[in-house]
Amino acid sequence: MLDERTRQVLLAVIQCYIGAAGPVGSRLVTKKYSFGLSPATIRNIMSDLEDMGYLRQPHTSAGRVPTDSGYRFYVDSLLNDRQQVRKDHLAELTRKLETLRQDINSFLDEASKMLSFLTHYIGITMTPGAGCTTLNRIELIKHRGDQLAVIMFTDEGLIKNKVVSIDPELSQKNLNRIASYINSRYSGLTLDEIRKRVVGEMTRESLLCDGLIAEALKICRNVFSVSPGDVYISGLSEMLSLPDFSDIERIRELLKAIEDKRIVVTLLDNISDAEGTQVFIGSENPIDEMKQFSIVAATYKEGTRPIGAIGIIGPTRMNYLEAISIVDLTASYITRILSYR
Amino acid sequence: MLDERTRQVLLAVIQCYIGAAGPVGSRLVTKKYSFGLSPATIRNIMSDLEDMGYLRQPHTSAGRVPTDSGYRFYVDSLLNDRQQVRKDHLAELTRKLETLRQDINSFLDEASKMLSFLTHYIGITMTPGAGCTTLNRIELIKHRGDQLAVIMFTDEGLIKNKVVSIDPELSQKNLNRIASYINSRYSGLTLDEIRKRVVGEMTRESLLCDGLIAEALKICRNVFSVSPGDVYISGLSEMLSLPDFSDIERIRELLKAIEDKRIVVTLLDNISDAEGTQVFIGSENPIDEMKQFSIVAATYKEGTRPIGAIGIIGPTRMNYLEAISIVDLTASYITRILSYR
DNA sequence: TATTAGCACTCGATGATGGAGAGTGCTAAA
DNA sequence: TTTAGCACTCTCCATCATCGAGTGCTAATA
Repeated sequence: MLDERTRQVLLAVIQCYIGAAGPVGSRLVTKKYSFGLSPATIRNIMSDLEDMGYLRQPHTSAGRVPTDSGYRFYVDSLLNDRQQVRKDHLAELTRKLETLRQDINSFLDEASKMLSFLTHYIGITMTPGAGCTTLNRIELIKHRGDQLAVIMFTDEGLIKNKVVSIDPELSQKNLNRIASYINSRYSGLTLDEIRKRVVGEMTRESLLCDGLIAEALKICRNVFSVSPGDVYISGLSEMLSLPDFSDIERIRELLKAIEDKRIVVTLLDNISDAEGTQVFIGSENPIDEMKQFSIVAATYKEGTRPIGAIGIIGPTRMNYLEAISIVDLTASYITRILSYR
Repeated sequence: MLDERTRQVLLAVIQCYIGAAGPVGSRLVTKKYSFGLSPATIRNIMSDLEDMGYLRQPHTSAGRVPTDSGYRFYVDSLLNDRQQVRKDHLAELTRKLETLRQDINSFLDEASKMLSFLTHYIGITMTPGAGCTTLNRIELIKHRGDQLAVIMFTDEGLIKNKVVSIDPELSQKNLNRIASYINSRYSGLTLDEIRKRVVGEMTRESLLCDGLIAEALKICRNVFSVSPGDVYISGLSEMLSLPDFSDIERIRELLKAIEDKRIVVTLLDNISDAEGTQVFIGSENPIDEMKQFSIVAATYKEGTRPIGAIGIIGPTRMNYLEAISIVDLTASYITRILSYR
């Protein structure tokens, strides 16, 4: 549908814009790329591209700026040439990541810092959500008074703890019974599934009036309540150095959204099902507050099952090629790390 | 040293400025406060105050603006009238906080959000640092393969876990022995003390060549390594709505400092020893990147011993009266909550 | 027919100009 | 000692002209 030459011009304009942050004019294109065409011809082509909705003019007689669909076209052609993506940065990235062999939380924390460091955008990483985390087993340890420490081991190697209040009369022996009851019943299920089951069983089992089972369910209800999973965000200050954020209002909007980690979680949960790297450009973005930004995100996997997500948030004028490579590599690196353990 | 009338004028100017964010002129002062003096007289007094370094003029024939010493004077006189502080907000604050009865981490998370919500500045809370956290006991649970989960219970009611790699041959029985060895030896000490001891004993005990003790020390070295404590920061977007931050550069500086949680930790560690609420105004600030801002911070206690710190970061043009009240109340509320458990 | 050179036109950015207004400092009178 | 009066200073804002980058259109060209 798009003439090859026209296509090349579009890509050139977008690349110029990504590089220079200002509207790009016909002359600049002829200078930086040798199409063997005069500015006038380029102008005509650019005018066509504007009609097609890939470019727009901030005002008459400024250069052109890509629209969201323009970026989309650009990104799609990048994704078609997968070999372009991936090959740079490989060395630097793995060198950095190799040094990090810690528990998954600090690892993801570091990973988000690295994402932002390499891209200069905001780096986000997330631990596996309740939908992807399968319970291996729990241990119950009495803390003091009415406080019970619940230690949760998951198949993904996460360890979480939670404190719940219980009847202080419960002995450690009974707690052990409760633990093995819970383990036998729920081990192997995702935390989400467990939560749903518990809710269901609460009503039924309470009729049985078995004290311990009732107690067990009460504990479960607390422990497996909806919990968002940890999110690591870095690079806010990096972002601010970009010329794209001269006015404060946009940043404020974004910060407001990011500070509410639940928003970030839903954002990344959205993509957790999908394979591979996904790109949301400006208005394509599922979250209203981020319709001025672009997101590049990917999932990391346990074996072949996607369990968590990472990504970056940047301006729509983003270096997509680099961003996609870096996110992609980081995600597969995390996958690899997880498989070692 | 300062004439009472002069003092009153200074306080009036500062209050005006805090309210209106613009340089305040002599006429405005006579209008808002009834000193029974004409603008001309006020002008003379303000000129004196400028000579004394409490006020300054952004340029000839603008109004006056408080200097850091001016704010300092203001804050000191606030702190002398303690009854002024504290009495407002009490109702709202406790109502909000009463609803929060969770583990200390989520509690502190919420507390930081509330600090920023109430003050419109950046709210910061911190879990007790390694110097203030005393070990109650640890439990060692084999996870899988060479991974050991170390669950740490502290006297303050914190529960932390950490994963360390161990010799996969170690049986749970031996792990239990190691745990009780560690508990008997280190329980009641702060994590910092333990870390230091372990380092010392590493060299000596290794000569003894008791396999289990060596193993125990190895685990301890990992578990009690310097770890910063968790920091909760909120209200970045709140801050951006203030008129004080029209230029982006200051914010970027601040964000950069805040993103490095270690900086925040050292900041709050500084004040952890001191009693009561502390105020750092602009250049008084220990951290370079924050010399444009003011900090109001207080410690919360376990019994009478300060164990952690909370605070807010705002512009030097801060509503100190309100800020001090809120920080003060929140800190003592946290202290109270801790004593319940 | 497609491309190009030439040209008039548009519009933002930049900088100079000139009140208006707020606030000061100084002087002289109360 | 305080105050009224006044000249002065400096920022802010709107206006205006200029400059330049870039366009769209038309006519010439390959």
